[in-house]
Amino acid sequence: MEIIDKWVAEFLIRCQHNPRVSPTNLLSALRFGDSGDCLKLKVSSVLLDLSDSLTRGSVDEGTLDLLEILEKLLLQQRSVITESHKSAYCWTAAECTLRFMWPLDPLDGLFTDALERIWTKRIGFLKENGSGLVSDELLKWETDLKKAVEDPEMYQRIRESNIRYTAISFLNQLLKEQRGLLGSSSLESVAQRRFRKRKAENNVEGDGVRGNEVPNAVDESTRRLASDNTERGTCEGDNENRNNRDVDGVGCPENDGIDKVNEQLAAEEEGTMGSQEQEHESSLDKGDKMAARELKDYLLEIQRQIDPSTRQVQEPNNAFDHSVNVTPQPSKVNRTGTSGQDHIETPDNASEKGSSSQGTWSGRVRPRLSSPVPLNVSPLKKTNSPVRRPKKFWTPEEVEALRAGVKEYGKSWKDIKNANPAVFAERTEVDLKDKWRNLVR
DNA sequence: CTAGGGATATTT
DNA sequence: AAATATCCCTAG
Repeated sequence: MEIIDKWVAEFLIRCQHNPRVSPTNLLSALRFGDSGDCLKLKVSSVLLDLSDSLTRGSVDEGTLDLLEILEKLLLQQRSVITESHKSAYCWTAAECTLRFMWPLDPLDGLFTDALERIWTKRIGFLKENGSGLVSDELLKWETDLKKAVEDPEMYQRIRESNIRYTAISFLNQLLKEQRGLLGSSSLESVAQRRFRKRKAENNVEGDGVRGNEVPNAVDESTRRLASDNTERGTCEGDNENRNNRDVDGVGCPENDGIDKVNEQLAAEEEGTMGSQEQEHESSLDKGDKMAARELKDYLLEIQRQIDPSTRQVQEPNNAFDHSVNVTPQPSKVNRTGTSGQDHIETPDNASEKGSSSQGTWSGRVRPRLSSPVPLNVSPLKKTNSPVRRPKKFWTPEEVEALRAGVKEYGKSWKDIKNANPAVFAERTEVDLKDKWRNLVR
């Protein structure tokens, strides 16, 4: 469940320009922990806050707060503090002071108060904690501004300079950089993996043991999406704006370039192990987008369910999707009693149980919430699918991280994975355990 | 969730 | 055929 929470949160956060969602509120409401995923989410939300305040045109002490929070998060992530981050902080701080320099005389207005508040207290605090945001540039500004109290010439010069422009430039640069570092959303990553998996399945395509009738809703929707894209378009009404904007990719719209690069890198990394995927590389891009869009549609659907104001007249699709819910159907899943393999848990199964044990409901159609669509999206969880996950050899980086992890946490594979979610993104806890078993043999 | 046994694919 | 690496299943 928590995973779904994270995904939805990430989706909402990355789906920008949605005025109903305030990222920080969303995150605090969900009360996420401090694992890597969550850190990434928090960073995304801070970035969104930052860009929101930029679009509102406000560069103020709230911006300083955000930059400080961002630094903390990045440190927790063990990322480095970039120059643009430092510069953005420095020039924002200067801008915050500058706005109190409207009187001709430095001692007239609130200038000295601002100096005290921003430079002595706030930045003094940063210094005490050895913050990476305290740059030479910042110190230079501090001496200049403090000098300006007594030096009218200096005061005038600063007073007439256009600090705001520089601050905004650096802030924008920072945003761009950090969004690039965030890379593709986990939604996109999963979409990519799903696509590859499907590709692999199609290649094997003997259809093998595909006996289970459980319709994978997501697959279903892909096919629909692929075939009658146009029809779907008709029911999007006033959602159209948002959807159009989003079609470019799940991530941040302005960042296509960097995201592309990251995808490329990810793909290359994949390629060193996957080898046979190389030949599909060209079609992969298109397929990825398709899969990503498919997942996004699904989440938009969820959002519509949650928020009635965005709900559309969607009957054709709904009828298709949920017909199962209203008319109790005879369960056509005949368990082949071979082994303990039948944890197929269909909704049908549930209704069967209901009707047999509760005679009191006779004749009445019990109202039901739409049954949860099996969201079989995490490729690392057990899949029920006859297809084995493709073998992927361990990279030296992964092995190193595993060694370090065992040293730090012992054999708590889960902790090790959580401590390094980026490296172990494609490994389950069991994989870690298995690998360790190999290593010590 | 972890440990351990086993399946599968590849290499020796 | 044996050894090895990875992935999967399941008991506790």
